Amino acid sequence: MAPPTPTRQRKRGHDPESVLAIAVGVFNERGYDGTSMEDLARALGVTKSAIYYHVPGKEQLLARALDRALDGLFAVVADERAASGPAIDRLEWTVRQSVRILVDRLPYVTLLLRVRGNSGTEQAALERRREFDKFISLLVKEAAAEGSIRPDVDPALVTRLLFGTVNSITEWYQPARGASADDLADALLKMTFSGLRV
Amino acid sequence: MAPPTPTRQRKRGHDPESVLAIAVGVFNERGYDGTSMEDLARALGVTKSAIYYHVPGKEQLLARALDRALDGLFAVVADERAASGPAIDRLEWTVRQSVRILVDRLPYVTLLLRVRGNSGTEQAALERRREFDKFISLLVKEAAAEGSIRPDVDPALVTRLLFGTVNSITEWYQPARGASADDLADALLKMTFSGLRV
DNA sequence: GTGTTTACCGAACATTCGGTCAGTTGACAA
DNA sequence: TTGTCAACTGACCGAATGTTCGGTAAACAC
Repeated sequence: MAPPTPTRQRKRGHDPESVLAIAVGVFNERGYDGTSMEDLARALGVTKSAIYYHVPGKEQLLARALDRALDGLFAVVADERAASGPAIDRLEWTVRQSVRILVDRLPYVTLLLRVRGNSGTEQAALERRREFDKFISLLVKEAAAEGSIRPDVDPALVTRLLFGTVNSITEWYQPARGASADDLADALLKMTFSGLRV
Repeated sequence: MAPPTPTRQRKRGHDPESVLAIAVGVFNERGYDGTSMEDLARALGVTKSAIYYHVPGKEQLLARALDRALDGLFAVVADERAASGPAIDRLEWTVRQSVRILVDRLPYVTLLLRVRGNSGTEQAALERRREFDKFISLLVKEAAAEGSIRPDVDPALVTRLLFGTVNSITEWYQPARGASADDLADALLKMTFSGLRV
């Protein structure tokens, strides 16, 4: 068996994982298209060419980041708790878990939500994201059919507004100074499910 | 020779306004940084260099678009109806008007909400936007102080969630197929003020 | 008809882009 | 001491970028 943890001192420098983490940070600051490999190199403290020792290229960096976000979201909808019980409860659970993924993988999901389909990589990500949205849309429709959601608003609109609210978290949430994922989900569910007005 | 168009064309070609409108459309499709002047030229049906006859450059195009969005939003908070009466009513009115601006100037606001501060132009826009956010934040705080908003959620969080929902409209709203601005505002206010749950 | 203006084209500009490659460094094994 | 090799540098490439400029066809003014 391979030794679980090599206790030897590792050589200094980066690996594909640390390159990805730092790159995604810069992508989110400047936007993917607004980020040059020079920008990444500066953030990593190495030369441009050193990046290609760890990673095949810029677009691969994007692809890996997007997969990390999408894998998290699909793990939510694949869970059994999103598939059994009253639709309104499944919806609430799914919203709560989505918020958790959003917070846990904040930079990756942030990047995902800004993708516009400029390349094959981006289009593939958009396609997977649409699949996720379809699942949510179905959940809301079921909750409406069960009579658990106010009938005077179109379920399709509810879906967009509800997950618009969830996704907007990436625009302002700061993990250091902010609330926890559960605090966030609590506040969001109180507002959207019960309403702000006393 | 093909017969020339019998109608006397008063003015053929583009002007700064039509260039801006089309450019903003492309910016929103591909992202500002992802859009080249070639892309714009293709969308306009002219050569790259022709654009510079109507407009000083790419960044000026962005600046004009962002101003159009920000001017609309500031017109809302400058209105007297956002300054007098119970805070909860002023908040509701402001949300409704913001949705209206968002729909009326959809492409411009969409562009604004994606700005990351990569240039002086973008930083100036972000600064103005922060000023707008400050006004909203104050409104929510007043409504909370008046006891019109549920006390178990931090007003700062409410501000972000509420306008996160409003701003998310730019991510999915399609004026052709969708509801009107008032329909949107109705649905949004029902969800956030009264809650989805029956 | 003549001159002016409007709206554009095509060719070039300097710069930046993502990416390649031969070579260098320094820690470690033998 | 020598050799290995992961990790990196620096010089470079062709393509693409935003922008400039000299020229020009057509519409308009006289």
